This record gives sequence, C-alpha cells and structure tokens, in this order.
Amino acid sequence: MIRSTFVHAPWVGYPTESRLWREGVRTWDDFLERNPRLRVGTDRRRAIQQEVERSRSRLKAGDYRYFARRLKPRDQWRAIGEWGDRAMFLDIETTGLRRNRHHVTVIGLNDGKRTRQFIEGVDLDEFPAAISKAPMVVTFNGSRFDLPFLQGWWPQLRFEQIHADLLYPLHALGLSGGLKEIETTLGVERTEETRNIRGYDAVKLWRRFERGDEDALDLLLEYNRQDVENLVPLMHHAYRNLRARILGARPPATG
DNA sequence: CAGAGGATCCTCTTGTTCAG
DNA sequence: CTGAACAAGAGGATCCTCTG
Repeated sequence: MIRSTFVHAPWVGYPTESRLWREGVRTWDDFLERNPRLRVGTDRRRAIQQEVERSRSRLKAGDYRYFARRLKPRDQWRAIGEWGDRAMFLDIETTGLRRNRHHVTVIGLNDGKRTRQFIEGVDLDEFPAAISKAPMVVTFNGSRFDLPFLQGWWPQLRFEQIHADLLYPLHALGLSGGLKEIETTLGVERTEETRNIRGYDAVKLWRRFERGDEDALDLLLEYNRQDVENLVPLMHHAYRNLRARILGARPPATG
C-alpha cells in the first residue's frame, strides 16, 4: 500500500492520487514506466517524479524514518504492509488527560506476540530502550494522546518510527466512536473482569493501588493488556479492508 | 499569442472528536 | 473535565487547456 501512495509528493493531493489509481497507475513502478498525464507543468512534474524515485529507493533501503517524516499521521497506516509484522502495539494509562498536570502510570507494549508492561515506580524508565528499535508503532488515537503524552514525560525521547494510528483508517471504514465501541462492532472480545472498565476507571484503579490495594494494580494491568492486545486484530482488519476498498476497486467499465 | 475558464494546489478558520 | 489533529469550507494562487 505504501507503494501506491502519491499524496506525499508536492503538488499531489487526494483528488490527483485518486485519479491516478482510477487510471490504473497503482504503484510507483506504474508511474515511472507510464509517465501518466498530470495537470502540472514540467518543473512540478519533475519534482513529483523525483519524489516517486526517492520513495522507491528509500523503501528498498528499508528507511522507515523517511516515511515517518514524509507521511501525514492519517496516512501512515499505509505502511502496515511493509513494517506491520515488526510493529510495537502501544497503550498507556495515566492519572488524567492533561500532560502538564498528570503523569504516566502504566505502559503496555506488545510486539505482535507478547505483551510487556512498564509500571511507574518499578521499571517505567526501561520503556524508551524497549521501543527504540521498532520501525513502527501502532496505537488508537495515539497521535492526539499517547505519543504527545510520552513526549511530555520524556522530552528527550524521539519517536522516529512510523506511527499507524488506527483511529483514522477505522473511521474511514465507517467505524466511528472510541476503541471500545469499535471492538464491540467488530466482535473483538474482552475478559469478564475488564469488560466494564473504561478510561477514567484506570485513573481510579491507580489511586486505589497507591493507597495500598495490590488487587487494583492487577486489574489495571489486565485492563491495559486487553487494550493493547486488541489493537492487533484491529490493525489487520483496518489494513485488509481499506486496502481492498482503495486498490481492489475496479476502474469504470468501458462501453 | 492572449485571455477565459477550470482544476486543484496551499493556507487559514471553525467545529468535532477521542484519549485517561 | 484538556489538547491536538482531522474534516469541511472559503479564499488566493498557479498553471493547464481551449479558442480565436
């Protein structure tokens, strides 16, 4: 899907990209071979072509940082096909919504197979090293919450990986609402104990733990584990369906 | 060649939506 | 309960295509 992306080139917006797809220009290779008609002059065409060539070579070199910088947050999910199998799924719990006033309590990180959890006062500082080698981070609404919050917590931390925020592709598929609502729609299950817990309850569970209730921490960790592990099937659903919708669509029949 | 009309880029503003 | 990014829409700019 990243090989079909043109909107990161200058003077290419979503209408132009859609037109290219409709005309059968589905990949960078198609573009360079067929040199399709564009409603731009020679200078701009040259700039677009250079971006396509550069993208092709950056992908061949495995340079995920290039695409992390180049693609808008809402388009980064398109790289799931290339880096999704080495992605880290991420979800955080905090003491509230304001990153100046509140702080991180738990970070859940799943590598596609196993979940590791970092706890404030125990091993939270090991998180930056654990995420640093991943080419891709997957979240739900992480563009607006998780990543900025972590950035405020560790000002020196730089997220250089591609960030697939599943909120945008899922909404594009018509699945609106928050994570829990979308899970219900898609039939993604939760365990009995965590089924009725929501975001603000995580705040209260941490407070209970601070007052000495160890069971509250266990429940908070179980809730966080569910949140982060449910991102895995959501990612596959989002990518498979949106890719099919965009590239599987046949051009209009002639005649 | 010059001018009109059309397409679509970029930028700015406003309202909505999620996260704990 | 806050803050950030998107969507949608308007305005300005650029550059293509079509005519005569």
